[in-house]
Amino acid sequence: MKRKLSGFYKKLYAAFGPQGWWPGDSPFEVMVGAILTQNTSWHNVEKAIGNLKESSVLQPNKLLKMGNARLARLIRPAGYYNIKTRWLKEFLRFFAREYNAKVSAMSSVQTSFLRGELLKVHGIGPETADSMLLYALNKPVFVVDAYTKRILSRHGLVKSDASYQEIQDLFRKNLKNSVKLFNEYHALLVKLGKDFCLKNKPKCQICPLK
DNA sequence: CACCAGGCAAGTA
DNA sequence: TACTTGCATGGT
Repeated sequence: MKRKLSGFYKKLYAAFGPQGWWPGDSPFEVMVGAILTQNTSWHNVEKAIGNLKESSVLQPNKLLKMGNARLARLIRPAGYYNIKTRWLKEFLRFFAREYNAKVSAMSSVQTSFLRGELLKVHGIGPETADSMLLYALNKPVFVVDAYTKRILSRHGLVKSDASYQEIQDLFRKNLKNSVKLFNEYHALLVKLGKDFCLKNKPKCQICPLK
């Protein structure tokens, strides 16, 4: 399994090169983006974040003080704008209450504990929490998403009903726990998923992993 | 027109 | 526990 997983990575990297995730000017922006991108194309999230920047409100205090109606209007392009407004505020309240809205304070907390705290926040599930940990705070945590499950399942590395934890453990146990590696690997799986491993096309003859 | 996107929570049985 | 549904815009 170790050879298999590192072999996949080498093939993906050779096929697609570095992906440059996560685009964003600051860790805070990455965390906001992690919530906005839930089941939503990144393209649409960029529009929403662009609106926040254009209005100069992409800061914890400003977003917290803003009325829900205005925030919802600004993030509208990201879809689910009403529920994401509430979830964003849930996270912002947590961030302000526990860490004084400081990334440095949040980042100094032990990773597994912080992950548990994030999962208690309404609107933050495993993928969003892990995306924040890896891409905003540079913690060596593997992000599992729908593409990861589909690709690993189709290549016979996990059962089709494997849980999030099961898949995450597979990467943790069989790869060097490296932020750089986890960062690039997840992004490459998404790239492969978009280009070759689509939902409706179970068979792929030109998959770079073959 | 149908389908999907860098998920999550709540409801039902 | 295991399934289903609501949330919503915008690109292909």
